[in-house]
Amino acid sequence: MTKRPDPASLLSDPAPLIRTIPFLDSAAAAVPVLTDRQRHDLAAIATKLRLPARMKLYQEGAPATWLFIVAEGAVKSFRDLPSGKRRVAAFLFPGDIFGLAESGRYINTTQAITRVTLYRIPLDQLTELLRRDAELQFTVLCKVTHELREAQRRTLTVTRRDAVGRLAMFLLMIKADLAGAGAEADTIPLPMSRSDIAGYLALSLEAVSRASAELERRRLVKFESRNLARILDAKRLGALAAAV
Amino acid sequence: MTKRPDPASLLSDPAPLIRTIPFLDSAAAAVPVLTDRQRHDLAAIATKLRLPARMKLYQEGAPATWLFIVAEGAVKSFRDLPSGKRRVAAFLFPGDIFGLAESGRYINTTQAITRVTLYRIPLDQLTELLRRDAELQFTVLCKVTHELREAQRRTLTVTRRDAVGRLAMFLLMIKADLAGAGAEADTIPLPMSRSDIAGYLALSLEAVSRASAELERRRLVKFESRNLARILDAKRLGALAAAV
DNA sequence: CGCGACCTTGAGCACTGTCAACGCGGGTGG
DNA sequence: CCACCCGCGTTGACAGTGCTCAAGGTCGCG
Repeated sequence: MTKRPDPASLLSDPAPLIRTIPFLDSAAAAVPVLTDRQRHDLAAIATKLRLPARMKLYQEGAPATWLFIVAEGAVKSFRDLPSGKRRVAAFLFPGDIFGLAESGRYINTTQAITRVTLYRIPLDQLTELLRRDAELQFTVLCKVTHELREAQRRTLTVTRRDAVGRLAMFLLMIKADLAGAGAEADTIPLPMSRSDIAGYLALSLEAVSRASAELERRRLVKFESRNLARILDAKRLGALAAAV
Repeated sequence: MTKRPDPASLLSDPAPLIRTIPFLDSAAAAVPVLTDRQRHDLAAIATKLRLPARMKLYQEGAPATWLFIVAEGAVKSFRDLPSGKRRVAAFLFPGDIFGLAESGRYINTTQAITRVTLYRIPLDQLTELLRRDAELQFTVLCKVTHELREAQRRTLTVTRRDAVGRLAMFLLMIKADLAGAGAEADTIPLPMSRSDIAGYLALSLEAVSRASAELERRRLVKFESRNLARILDAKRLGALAAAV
């Protein structure tokens, strides 16, 4: 089930280990890229895992000992609220990092949506590595900063009042996340269930369903199946998403 | 208006330059603290600013050249949406960093709420410094990771359906943010306007007003003045906030 | 083929948004 | 010292939107 990955494979296309995104990102700043040496160092402490769909990776509140990086597949990160509702914090795709913790414990529960391949890195060893290699750490800093921007964008999505608009933004977000990951340009894979989407958008299951129907009625999107959407009118869909 | 701060003052209580928070935060990881050397390096490139209330610090979309750190006062970070609504991304208090950018441009507009004292650091010099000093960078990484956690918590606040609950969470959040910053234990300073709060909570101005009235009616909170709230029943207020 | 999980559709209700009018309070100028 | 004014906040009525509860439909897998 687990084995050491060889260094070279750690950052090979089409699933780079860390998608490099400029940090605070003055135009002048060069985009950080992992060197061979860094890939080697990471590979030395990482374990490659292949796990089946629906497997829980860790539970909210469990001691946080590892950081994970998605290589293939999709993962969801969520929390169950006292009210019984489930809030999905994020959907994670190849290149995404997860394992956010506080006071030594994981904040969310994470679960594989599809069959997944992951890199699992012990936090203590990673910490030590980052303290030694400022360049590598800078790459991670860029990554986390990017997550922060995403989180702000998500807040924007979720604070919209209309379900259709939220769903439109969600579809375009997933499309952007999966760009180049083996999907056609106007096609959006939706590995997660409607109820997961509802949890992410803070809508009821029914509202997501109705919003999907509405998008089809307006001929903006066609839902080919439960797990695949096709964009029919990218321009108007984009306009709807932008009309916050 | 601007002058070089002396190194020692950069990280003196009660307004530490960077509030140190454990990163991915395995219980074992030591809490990063700035060394004298690091304070000195930062002070060498930082400029101390004192600015009046209501001053805009930068506009959304402007080229991002500086990072800011709040030393005294309160700042708001917001965006105006096409619909005319204004979404407040964050309120920033002493110890908070701001200046989040993407593709070399600031994402939000920021404006002083009260009179403020800030440290302004050129991004290119900071970047260079971080690349040299892994320990310092680690502190920043912890800080950004903390912001990420906060962003997730905020999403939780904003996705609640009831205005009273959102306001309760907001009050406790501000209280936590300002803990130890010269406020009594059961007292919450609210330097921002109702309309700013509305923008943060994604509620209408009126809803915030009604929710405040409701909190008073239930005798959970007393609004001493427009800018000061007093907690009357911390236990029940906490229960309300937790009942997401 | 049949079961079960997931999804869709419908009716009534609760909540906030919107529009509009009123109240308060600090600052200004006569 | 007082009257005025304007920004900010409060309160009320009504409409819009999603949530809840309930029933029926569809797809995939054993």
